[in-house]
Amino acid sequence: MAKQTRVMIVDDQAISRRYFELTLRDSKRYEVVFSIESAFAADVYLLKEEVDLVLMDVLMNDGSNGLDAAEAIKKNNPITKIVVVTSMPESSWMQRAREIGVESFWYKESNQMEILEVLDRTVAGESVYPESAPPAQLGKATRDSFTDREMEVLRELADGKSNSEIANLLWVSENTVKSHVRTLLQKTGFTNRTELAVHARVVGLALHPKN
Amino acid sequence: MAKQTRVMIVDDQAISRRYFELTLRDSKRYEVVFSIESAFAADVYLLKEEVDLVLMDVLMNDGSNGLDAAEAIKKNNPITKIVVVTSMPESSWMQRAREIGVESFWYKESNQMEILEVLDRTVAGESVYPESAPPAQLGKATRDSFTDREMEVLRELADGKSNSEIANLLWVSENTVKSHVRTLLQKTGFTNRTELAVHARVVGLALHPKN
DNA sequence: CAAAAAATCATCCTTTCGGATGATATACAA
DNA sequence: TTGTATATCATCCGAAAGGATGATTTTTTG
Repeated sequence: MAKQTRVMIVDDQAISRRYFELTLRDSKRYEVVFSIESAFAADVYLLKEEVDLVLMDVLMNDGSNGLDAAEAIKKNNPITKIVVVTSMPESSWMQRAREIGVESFWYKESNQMEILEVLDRTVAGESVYPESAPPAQLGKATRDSFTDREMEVLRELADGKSNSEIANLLWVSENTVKSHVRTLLQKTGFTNRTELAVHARVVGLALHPKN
Repeated sequence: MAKQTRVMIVDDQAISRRYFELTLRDSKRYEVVFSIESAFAADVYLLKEEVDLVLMDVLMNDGSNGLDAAEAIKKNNPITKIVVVTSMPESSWMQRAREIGVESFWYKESNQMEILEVLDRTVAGESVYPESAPPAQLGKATRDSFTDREMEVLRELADGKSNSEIANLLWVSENTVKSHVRTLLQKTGFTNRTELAVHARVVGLALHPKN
């Protein structure tokens, strides 16, 4: 028999963990070496045992976040493949997963066959994302429409900061911030910063990359 | 044997539904008459069969919402008891559940014994909520700190509306709106409306009652 | 390298927001 | 009945935000 793929499962819901464990075990192709309920120390486990693939939920109710954990893992173990699953597929999460280098992103509710197919294809070197990943949209604009600096300004603005506060944070003049804010308003089509802030949060464009 | 309690389960996750079904069946005290994956038509099912208790998840990924469904159910079937469960206990949801008249609110991750205890106590006429339901807080203030009118203004403000827009919507002068906004800022301790809007959304105080 | 895009800053001007203060009318409770 | 809270509106003022326009300097990219 071919070598089994060694898997770590990270999910705060015991039911889901059991479901995944059974699904993988049944297939004979996978061996579950860890099954943990928080993403906080996820990357530490990887030091103890060799893990080929991590199956990870996005939202843990202890506040830990599968995408943050994935980022940490990718930093030290770029070879380890990661499959992120979620019950609430938000385009912004997929986007962030892509940026981090997460191999695959799929729906948690999928049946056993579908889950296994995603894992198999990932092990085979594919990257599996839902085709119809709608781009996170903000008013008339897409995330891609914004420059890095504009995103930085947007994130602070979406915390309710004033122009002068943002200027201090980013070490630029208030005029520069106003300039960026104006561009953001133009690109999105909104008419005031509050609208911008609220919508940025709704579509998940307000998340600070470091968190 | 005493009459079994007839239960309807509403949860979009097949895994959870199976888990609940097994848990209830094992106890012998409950009979699952419906087990459905969306809250959209939940109240319709109640017409077909007699249901004593509804066990309902809050967030469905088809966009339906357990609390909205609970409200609809309570309107036509006030005798039917409702237990809402969620993986992400947000104080604002508990608050809304209380307002709607949902009997009990508990964590979805609970083990079988705990779930059954909540159901048993609910059937016995108790109302079970997590003791430590922290009140939705906005800055320095609690929801109770706001008057009805202030909440109306807050909800519009949290959509990104300007003072004049809110004035038109609520049929008052802009001066009046400014007055309310000033009070809101004072009560919360925030310094600008964007902060207010963002935090109102985070703690779920921005939800329009009709939805 | 040359062109294009991004980031920086400025000035001028108008609108909106937010703070201070006070007035009036109404409803509710002690 | 007499406060107390709420809702309404006003005026005055300074601060912040937003629109228009243009300039300079990096950075990126073909």
